Amino acid sequence: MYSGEYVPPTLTIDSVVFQWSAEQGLSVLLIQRSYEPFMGAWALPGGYCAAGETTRDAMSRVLSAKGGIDTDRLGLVEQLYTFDTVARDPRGHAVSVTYTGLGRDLKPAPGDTTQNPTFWPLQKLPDLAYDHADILAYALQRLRSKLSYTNVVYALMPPLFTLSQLQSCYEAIAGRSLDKRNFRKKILASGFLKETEKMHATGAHRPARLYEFQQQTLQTSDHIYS
Amino acid sequence: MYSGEYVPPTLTIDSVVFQWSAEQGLSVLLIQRSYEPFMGAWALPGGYCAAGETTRDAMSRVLSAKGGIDTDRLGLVEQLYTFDTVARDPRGHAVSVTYTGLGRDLKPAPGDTTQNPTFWPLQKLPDLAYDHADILAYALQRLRSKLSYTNVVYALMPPLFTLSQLQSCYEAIAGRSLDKRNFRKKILASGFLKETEKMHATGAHRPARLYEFQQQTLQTSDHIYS
DNA sequence: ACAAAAGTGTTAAGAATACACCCATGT
DNA sequence: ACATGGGTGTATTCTTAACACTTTTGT
Repeated sequence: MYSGEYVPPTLTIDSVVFQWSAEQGLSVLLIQRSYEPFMGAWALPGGYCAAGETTRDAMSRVLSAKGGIDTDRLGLVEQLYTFDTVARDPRGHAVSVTYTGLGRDLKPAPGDTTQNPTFWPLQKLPDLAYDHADILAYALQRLRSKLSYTNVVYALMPPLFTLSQLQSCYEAIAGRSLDKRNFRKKILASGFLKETEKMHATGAHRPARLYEFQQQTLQTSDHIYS
Repeated sequence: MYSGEYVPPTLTIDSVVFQWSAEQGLSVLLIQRSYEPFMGAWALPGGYCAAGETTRDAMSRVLSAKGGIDTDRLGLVEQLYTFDTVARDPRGHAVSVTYTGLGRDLKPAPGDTTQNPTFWPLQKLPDLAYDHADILAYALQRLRSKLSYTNVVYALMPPLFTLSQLQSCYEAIAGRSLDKRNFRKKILASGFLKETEKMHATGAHRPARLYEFQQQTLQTSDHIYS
């Protein structure tokens, strides 16, 4: 019935890339828009998805071009949700497929259109363009819930880490503090971790044992923390 | 950079509409395709989403036109996932936004293109066109997991029901049997239900008390069954 | 009286929570 | 020796799981 005169809506992608570090806690990649609409405002890196390109491929391309991040560096990329957003283009409504990406030690190269790609700590975010604050809130909520029954954090942690570092990553995402002894019991019982022989000596105190993840892919388990 | 020559991909929607009844258990709405590709094969009701129409609106329109179901009759409609599917149209790849719908006592009107909309019990499904078997499996998995921490079943149950009926709905979706006494304890403790004064007398045995849901909207809780 | 589904409690095992001190190191 | 973060165990409470008989009705 549509054949012939069918006109599809504009299709876009937006990406929510999180990173965690001991210094900054959880942060998210934003770019500063260099043209209208919302010129000058901060936004999630996003762009058009054209015919012949999967949304996943478009996400990689856009993230690299505008966000200065190579998706191969991300430990996990997952589709988040599809928003029938406010028009990105004044001519009509746009449909945006959103993705979440998780990584570590990411250093955004300057975007090809000089849009200042920068990781912003979640604590001190600027106002965001479009409905991007909603998208970000939704991404964070999903990340939180996955935290409690999967090994998602593998994508945020360095290859070797101490249990204290891991706990503070959990705390940053969960948004509350966890009991040290109970956390260790459960995380070790989950089977996600492998103890190594290496130790991490830093500062004037007992060195900490280093652990690694058994798998660098998403695994499900029973609840890890309460 | 795309302005001017930007050509968006084809955008489609597909819907997975579930219904539950004591006789059939859980069933899903399928239509029989009356033209190529996959002519004669069974498929989820789906169709194009055109510029200016939200995917949610397209879902309603298509479900009504091809599936013979009025979305107002559904107790819950939720976006499921967006698939970069196999081309629906030989000319290029298509992006399909999928929705899950839940209802009860649904009687599909004949589709406007005589596509036999029919509810099929999940036990005896035909082969499905495209990647629709994957979409259905994913929808079922999501429904299952929501079962355990939300009141989703409100959308599948009649306004008044016995605890035994509710339990068999849970069992149909969970795919296993549950202990009667433990089920009753937990479901009553969840606070989702309201006891009524009415009784349901049927057959040569003790009549059962009728219950109703407190809310006809999605609510979250702790785990309901184990 | 019997067949058929409704309804009802208790016990044991396991999971979650709360909580405080010693250990190894650098300065 | 002291300051700092690393590391460890137990008791209590709550949750889950397993399990069988009595009640009410229609025929």
